[in-house]
Amino acid sequence: MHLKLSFTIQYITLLHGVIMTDEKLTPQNENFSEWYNQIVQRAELADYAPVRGCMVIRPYGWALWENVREALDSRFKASGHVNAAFPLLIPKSFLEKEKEHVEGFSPELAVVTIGGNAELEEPLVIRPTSETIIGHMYAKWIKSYRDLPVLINQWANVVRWEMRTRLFLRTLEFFWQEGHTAHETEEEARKETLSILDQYADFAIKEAAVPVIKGRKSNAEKFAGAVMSTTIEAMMGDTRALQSGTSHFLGQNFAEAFDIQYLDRNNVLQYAWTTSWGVSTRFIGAIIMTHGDDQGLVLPPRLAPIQVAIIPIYRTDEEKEAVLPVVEKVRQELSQFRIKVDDREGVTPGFKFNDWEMRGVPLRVEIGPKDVQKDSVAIARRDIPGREGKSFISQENLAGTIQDTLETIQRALLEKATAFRDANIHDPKDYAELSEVVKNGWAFSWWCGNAACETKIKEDTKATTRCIPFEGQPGGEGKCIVCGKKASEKAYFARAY
RNA sequence: CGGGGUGUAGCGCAGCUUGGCCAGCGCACCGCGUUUGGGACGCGGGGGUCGGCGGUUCAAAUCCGCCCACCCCGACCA
Repeated sequence: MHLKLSFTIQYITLLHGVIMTDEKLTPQNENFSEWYNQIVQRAELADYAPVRGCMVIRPYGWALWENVREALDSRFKASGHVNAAFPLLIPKSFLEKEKEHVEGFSPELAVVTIGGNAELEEPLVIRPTSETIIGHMYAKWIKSYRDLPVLINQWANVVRWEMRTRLFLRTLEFFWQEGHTAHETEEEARKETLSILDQYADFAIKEAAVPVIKGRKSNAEKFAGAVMSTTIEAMMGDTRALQSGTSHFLGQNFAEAFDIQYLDRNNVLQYAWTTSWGVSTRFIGAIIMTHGDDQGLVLPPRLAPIQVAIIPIYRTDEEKEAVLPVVEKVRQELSQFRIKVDDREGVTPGFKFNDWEMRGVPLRVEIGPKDVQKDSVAIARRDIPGREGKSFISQENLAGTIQDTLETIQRALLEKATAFRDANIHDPKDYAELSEVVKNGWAFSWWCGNAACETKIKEDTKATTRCIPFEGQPGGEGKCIVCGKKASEKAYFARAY
C-alpha cells in the first residue's frame, strides 16, 4: 500500500517535470488545476513567494489587476463612495467584540505579539478584513443623522491563514477592495448592499465578460457577522463555482459591537445600519478560468493590459528595412489602444505568436513583406485559435477595424462563457440525479432552507449551496430536493473553489 | 493537527540499494554563426558548501542519528 502510493507520487512528480519543460500546456481536460497553475506562471501573472501560500503578483498580473481596479473604482465613485486607508494592524480585542465574527475568523488569524523586540501588551492581528477597526472609527465619526450615510471604500491587502492555497484563488495574503458603509435605516442599508452587488455584476459581465449569477448566501455560507450575504457566482471552465464578489448587509451587529450610534431626527439615539462588500484578486482567477484555453490565457479586451500585439516579420535586412517603417506607422495609428510591438531579435515569429497567445492578448497584428506590398496586415483573434481566427485586412481605416474586432471579441467571450454555463446547469428530478449532476456541473433545485439538507448534500457530494438567486426563480412552491418538504425557493448547488 | 512523501545548478530530475572515478542529464541562461509568415539549429560557455548539524569510515550526495523546510491526502475559507 505504502509502496504503491509512493510510486504514484513519484510518477506524478516525474510527469510534472516533463510537462513543465515541454512547450505545450497541460490540456484543460487532462488536468484542469495543473493547467491553471502552469498558465499563471507561464503568462507571468504571478509566481510563488518564499513563504508558503504567498505569491508575487508580477507586472503583467498587476496591470490586469489595475484595470480591474479602475473599472470597479470608477463605479464606486460614480455612486458617491470615497476611498480611504485604514491600518493593517488591529487590536486583537476588536475582533472579539462581535461573536460570530471572531468565531469565523479566529482560526485564520496572523497575530503579531512582538514589536520593537518587546512583547506587546495586547497582541495585534494583521487584518483579515476591516469591519472592526472601521467600526471603531465610525463610532467616533458618526454622531448625528446628518453624518449619514458614510460611504467609504479602501483598496488594501489582508491576511488569512489558509490551509490549502492556490495562486490568486486562495493565498495567505490577498489584495482587494473593501467597502464599508453606515446608514440611517435598515432599508437604506439593504438597498446599498444590493446596489453594490449590481455594480459587481455589471463589472463582471461588461468588463470581464464573466457571466455571474446574483443571489443570497445560505446561512451556513454567509459572512461571519452578517445578517445577509449576497454574492456573484461564476462558473469556471471545469464547471466548478467561484464566489467572485460579495456584498453583506450587517444589520446593527457591528454597530452594537462598536457603539456606532447617532441621534435621529427625533433626537433619539439609534444604532446605525452597516454594510460591507469586497472583490479581491481572486477575480483574476475567475478571468483565467472562465476564458482560458489550451493555448493559454484569454483576456477580455476591456481589461487586457495589452490589447494588440504587433509582430514584425522579416528575413533579410532589406525586408527589415521595408517592414519596420510600416510597423511604426501602424503603431502610431493604433495609439488609442494598449499595444505592444514585439521587436525582440533572436526569436522567431512563430515563437512570438505562441508567446502572446499564452499571455492572452486578444488581438495580434502581423506585418511582413507581403503586407508591405499589398498595404495589408494579418490579424489573428485570440478567441478563435488557429487559422480560422486569422485574416488579412487592408491597412486603410485600421483603427476602426481593430476597434470593431476588439468589441466583437469582447462580445464573443461573454456569449461563449454564458452558453457554457447554461449548458452545465441542470435541473435534477431527484436527489440521486442531483448527486450525479454536481460531479460535473451545477444543480438548480428546490431547497426548503433547512441547514440539515444542505449539510447532507455537502457531505454526500462535496457540493455546497452557492446561492439562492434573485432572478430566475420560478415562483410558486416545490419540494425540497433533499427532504421532500415544502420549499419556496430554488438554490444552486455546486462544487466550489 | 493526524497520515504519507521529497530535499542534488534558476526549474525538472538521475546518481543513494552495494560508500571510492571529475557530481551528471534535460530545459533555461551567456557568446558566435546559420535561421525567421505557427513554438529553429549547430558549436562553445558560465553556474552546485548534494537542506542543516553531528556521527561511522582511510574515504559520505550515498550508511546512522537529530533538526529544518517544503509538497501531497483528510476538518475551514474573498
